[in-house]
Amino acid sequence: MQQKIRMPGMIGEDLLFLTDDQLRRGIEAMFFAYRAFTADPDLILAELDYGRAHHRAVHFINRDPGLTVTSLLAVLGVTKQSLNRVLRTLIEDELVESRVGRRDRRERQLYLTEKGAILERRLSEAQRARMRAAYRNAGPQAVAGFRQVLEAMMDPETRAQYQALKDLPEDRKEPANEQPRRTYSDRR
Amino acid sequence: MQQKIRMPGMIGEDLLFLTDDQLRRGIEAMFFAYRAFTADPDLILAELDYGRAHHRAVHFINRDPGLTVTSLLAVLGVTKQSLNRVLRTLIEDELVESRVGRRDRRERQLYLTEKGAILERRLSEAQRARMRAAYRNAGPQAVAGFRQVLEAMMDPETRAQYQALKDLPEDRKEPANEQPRRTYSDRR
DNA sequence: TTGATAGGGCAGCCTTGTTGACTTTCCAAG
DNA sequence: CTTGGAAAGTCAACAAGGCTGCCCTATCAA
Repeated sequence: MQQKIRMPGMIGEDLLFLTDDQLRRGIEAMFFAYRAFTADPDLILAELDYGRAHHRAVHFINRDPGLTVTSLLAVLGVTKQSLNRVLRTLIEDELVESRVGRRDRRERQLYLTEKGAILERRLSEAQRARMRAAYRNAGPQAVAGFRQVLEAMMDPETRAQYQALKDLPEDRKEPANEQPRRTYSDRR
Repeated sequence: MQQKIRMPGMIGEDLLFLTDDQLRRGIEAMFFAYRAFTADPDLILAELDYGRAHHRAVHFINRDPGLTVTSLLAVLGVTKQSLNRVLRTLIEDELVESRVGRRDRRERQLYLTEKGAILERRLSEAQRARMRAAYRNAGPQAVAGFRQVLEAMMDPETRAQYQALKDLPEDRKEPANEQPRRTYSDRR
């Protein structure tokens, strides 16, 4: 069950980083850091009467424009109703546009409007600024370790999602598993 | 404002880890990892009709038995009213005991009961198991980097708190800033 | 034509956060 | 011994954002 262990010079001598106390420190670090991590966007969101849920939606729509409601649901891990409430306000406020799917007209493809993109940049720049400072402070090696531990902490399915999303941004490709493009001889 | 930068062989050549894309990856890693991080305790809590707020309270009371409501408030970063609601149910359910402060009888010092300690162990063991697996998987060097980045991400005051809490557990010392113990000739 | 799927709407519930106003307890200083 | 103020707690009201359950429409695929 445990994945292959590949630790340089560690034949049982140096397992001190696995003590309960070290783990507790890591747990508390996660708690405090996550609070800081969300603090800056939260300030901006509050003044606009949005919440974290809006931020998350906007983030992932920006990262993968044209994704469907169902995909977004899967990424966020919430219920349709929960997401819908958020999405409705974003669409009403003209931050997000919902277009009928090309491939399947039942689907809705989500895009940021220019207004939405502006908010997204404002939010993500605030968040990135903190992350950038932390990265710079800790250095590239630490950053690699940081990412490694976070990935190892994810559920396998989430990790797969996370890794798959890695290289999307360039040209918004069709999902790999797409049907061979039927000649949709649709009426209407 | 930026702390002294000490990065080995980096004279502007290798700043690629600071690109917006790398930062975005880090941001998403935080989001997904935090969700996993809370998932295991959440399952246990749900079956007992508690929430994350209860977990956090129990965690910090366990880590620093006898701390006052005000200190706990400061650590958790929520309002008195919010914490109170949670604390009340924990006390009613006899997981937490609230004793009148020795130093200042207005204060309430918080302790886990045996029942509370059992729940705490159950929750934290679930959380530690995941953390342990991630740590083991990533190795000690990565863990060091992980902690470094998380610390760098915290607000300075939070970081100070976090670091101060480091070595408490052993002998539950009086707060360093305590008054020189007046002979409290109290009636009653 | 029909069953399954994508999306959305509505109702209602819960937890956990918030403010604001108020009381009680009780220490410490005048 | 009185009193100001800190610590703790209470009540009321509200909001965000989770959840479930149920129902409806549009659309696709067989």
